[in-house]
Amino acid sequence: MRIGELSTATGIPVPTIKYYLREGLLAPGELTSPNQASYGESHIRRLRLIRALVDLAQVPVAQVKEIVASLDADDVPLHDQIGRAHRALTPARKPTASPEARAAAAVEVNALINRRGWTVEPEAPALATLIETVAALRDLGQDNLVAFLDAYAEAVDTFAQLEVQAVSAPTRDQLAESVVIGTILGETLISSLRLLAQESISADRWR
Amino acid sequence: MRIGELSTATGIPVPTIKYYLREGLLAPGELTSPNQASYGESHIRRLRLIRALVDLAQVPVAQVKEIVASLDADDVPLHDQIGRAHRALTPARKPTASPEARAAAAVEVNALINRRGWTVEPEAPALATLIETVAALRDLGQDNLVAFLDAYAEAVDTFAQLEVQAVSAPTRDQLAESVVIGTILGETLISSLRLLAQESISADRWR
DNA sequence: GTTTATGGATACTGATACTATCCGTCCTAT
DNA sequence: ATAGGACGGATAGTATCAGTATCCATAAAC
Repeated sequence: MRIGELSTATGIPVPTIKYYLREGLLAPGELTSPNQASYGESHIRRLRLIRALVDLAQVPVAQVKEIVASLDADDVPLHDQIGRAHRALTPARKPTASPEARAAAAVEVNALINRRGWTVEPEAPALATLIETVAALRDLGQDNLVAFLDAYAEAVDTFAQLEVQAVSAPTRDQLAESVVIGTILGETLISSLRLLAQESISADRWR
Repeated sequence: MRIGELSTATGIPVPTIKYYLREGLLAPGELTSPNQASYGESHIRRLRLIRALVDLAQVPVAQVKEIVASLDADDVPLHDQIGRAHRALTPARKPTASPEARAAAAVEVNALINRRGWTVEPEAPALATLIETVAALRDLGQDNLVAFLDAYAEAVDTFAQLEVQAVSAPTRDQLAESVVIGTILGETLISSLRLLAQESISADRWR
């Protein structure tokens, strides 16, 4: 398959595919001659994944690159592979909250993790985001929401359990891909479902 | 309070505050003379909100503008106000999935909404995103995740119920603000909690 | 054997989120 | 009263991101 066919097969313009190749999101095709390459089924799959991440989940291209790199690095334990994808997924955020609120939030979040019995390494980027968010909520005067942290954690555990159940791929490669897709598109799924549920409740309650 | 004090009070550079003023994210100060203005406590609050949305929740400035506009438009029913904020929150996404997958997903999603008994207007942007996501998951061969849609919806209902309980503001203005903050920062909260839960389960399972 | 497509490189574009500069005015300390 | 800085408002410049466009020499298709 040449690049033009790859383009019509996926609906992605040729210059964009070239761009993804340049950026290292997509592996180069197999060279059949010094300036001619051929692409396979795997390239179509990969492009579909890239588009879902970029267009649907709005993941920046640089992070998509990290994510696909983590998928291709299957010579490490699966947990490490997933951890790497997770790290690529959590963007660096500028600190927002006041230092005092952040310090208090850190204590609070760590207590929550202990209550839950979660195994979390202290450098997990999601941990920093969580602390920052709790601190920001306090700064914004939304303590009532923070009071439900435990309930949130409980519900979130439900998701994570579900997702582990949902993952049942025959090969290691497909397993890793499933986990990554589930993590990312799962979030889009949850967020749109939540918006829908909120609208419904809001309609019932305030209209 | 002059703009310099507003800047030191919030930690936001003066040029950035001027930029937010230009973009209409922040109401102009009260003019004390033709070229001198004074800002109040409400401006500090608003700037804190803007920074939480922009830096923490990574909402684009144009959407933050819509959101704060919806907060200030308190002359309509609360449900409409929330709906407007919701619309500002759901970015337009390029269609990703194949038309067939999308049509099938639409049927599936509508059935889910009926089973749940949700009140959802057909033009809700979150509905389009949900359909697109389900379709993309099918296209990516992740049917096993889609099979858990009902369980997801169930868990998400839990969130939405919690959030409605959590909202208990004395005034209508603060209520609307609470709902918006809860909707947006709640998502950051859920997403980082979910990542943490996943890492924990992944550590227990695959390490 | 001419037109079209391709791989690879480089340049350009439009959008976003600020920063920087300028100007005339105003307040403030001396 | 005046010098010096801050202010508001406007305009221009910058960095990053995600592509697009163009060019070239070669290869493929008709």
